[in-house]
Amino acid sequence: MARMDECELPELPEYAERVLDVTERIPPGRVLTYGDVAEWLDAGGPRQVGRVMALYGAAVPWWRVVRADGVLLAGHELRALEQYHAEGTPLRDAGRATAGHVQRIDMRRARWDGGAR
DNA sequence: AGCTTGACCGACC
DNA sequence: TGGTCGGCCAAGC
Repeated sequence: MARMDECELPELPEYAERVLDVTERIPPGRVLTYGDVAEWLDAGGPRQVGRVMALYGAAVPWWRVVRADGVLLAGHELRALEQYHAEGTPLRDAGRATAGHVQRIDMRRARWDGGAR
C-alpha cells in the first residue's frame, strides 16, 4: 500500500469531495442551504461548505446550494437566474414596487428535504 | 500564537 | 421587511 496518494487525480480534500457529491444529488428545481449540506455530512459548518463551493463549485450545479435567506449568489445572479428559470425553481419577488425588482429564491417551496432530516 | 476574513446562520429589535 | 450582532469553523497572514 505505498504511494496511494499518487493514484488520485483530483487532490481534493475528502471533505470537499463529499460536499460536491451532495451538491450533485440535489434534484433540478430544488436547493439546499450551505447549512443543510453541512448538516447532511454531519461535519464542518456552513462556512466550510461555502469555502468548498467557492473553490470547486464550478464543477457542479453550484446554483443549487444557496444561502438560507434565499438571496442569489453575489456576482452570479444572472447565471443563477438563468438556471432557476430553466429548472422551474420557485422564486419570489422581493421588491414589487421598488426599483430593481430583485428576486430571491422561495425557500419555503424550493428547499429540498429529500435527505435533510 | 493571535487576528482577520469568508459563496454562513439564527436570534433580536 | 430589513438591518445588526454574536456565534460558528477553518484558512491565511
